[in-house]
Amino acid sequence: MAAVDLTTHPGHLARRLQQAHYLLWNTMVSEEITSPQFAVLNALVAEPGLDQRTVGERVGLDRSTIAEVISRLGRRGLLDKVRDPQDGRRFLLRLTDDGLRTHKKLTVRTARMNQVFLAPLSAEEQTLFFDLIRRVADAAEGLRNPAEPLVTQS
Amino acid sequence: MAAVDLTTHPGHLARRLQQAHYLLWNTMVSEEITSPQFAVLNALVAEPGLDQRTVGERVGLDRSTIAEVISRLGRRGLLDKVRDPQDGRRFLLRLTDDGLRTHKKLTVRTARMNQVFLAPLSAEEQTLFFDLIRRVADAAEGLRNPAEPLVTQS
DNA sequence: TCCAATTACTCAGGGCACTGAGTATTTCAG
DNA sequence: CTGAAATACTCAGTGCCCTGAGTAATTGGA
Repeated sequence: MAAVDLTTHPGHLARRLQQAHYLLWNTMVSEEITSPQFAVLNALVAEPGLDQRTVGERVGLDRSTIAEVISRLGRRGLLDKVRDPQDGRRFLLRLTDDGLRTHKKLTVRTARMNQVFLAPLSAEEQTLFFDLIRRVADAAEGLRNPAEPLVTQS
Repeated sequence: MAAVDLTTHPGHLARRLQQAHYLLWNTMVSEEITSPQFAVLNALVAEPGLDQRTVGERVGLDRSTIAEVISRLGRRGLLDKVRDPQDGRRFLLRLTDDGLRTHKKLTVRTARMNQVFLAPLSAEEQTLFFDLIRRVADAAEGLRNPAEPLVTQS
């Protein structure tokens, strides 16, 4: 009987939080466009003409996942993908008019959903919520990329 | 230029938090057993002989996902699955000796990982972290299951 | 100049997560 | 006692997420 209490395990809580979010997104925002897909649209609204890898970096998706997400958005006609004439390895990404319209529509709904999602917390608690999660996530990410040792001594 | 700041979107943060956790789990706990798989082992340590659906309920996994996870654990020989003689629809689940040993080993490593993961936060902040996430997740879950209206008036 | 490293992307493979539809078993109302 | 509803599980389909290995293009140093 050495069972552990999962409610004190951050990983378990993170998973449950994401599931809860997934559920709410599906009912309040869109059944077609997912949250990661919206993140990609958003990145391309901010910086049109980015390449695939950089978009992935902006929204936190690895090379394989971003390829899949972009392929889906392309199939739906929300973005265009053209070879960079300057660098034949890259694809430059740009939203279509439909993509822009979709982003605009979902931006409104997403804001509403975030309000509902965070409703159990007061304004100060919401700030804290963001801050705590961001600090934990950033720190763990930093463990992977050991902040490049600028100059190797000697 | 109506791009949005994703760092104030709880869904985006939740995803990043989970990715960070996934990374740390892989390096500090196990490359074989995943966090959801550990959750299932843990549930069966606490309550041996549970059926599949109930285990899913305990750890927060839907019927399809829990079936896959259990099938993997079965293939690895960490649990046994037998028809309930009392109810031919159910499978009763029980850890093997190997399953118990694995759970014990991972429990230690998981505790270490949680410490590292939460190291950026003070003790009070950690408590707050759990509390805030749990409240948000619980509330969103409650929206799905509308808390069964005990007695339908008239 | 040329070839070895780097870089952008693809592909295969494993795992998590959900929905909708289908099968078998049990339960329960008439 | 029987047939409709509920329940446990399976299966197919979609999408996210990661790693390791492979291909094509570019870059940079000898």
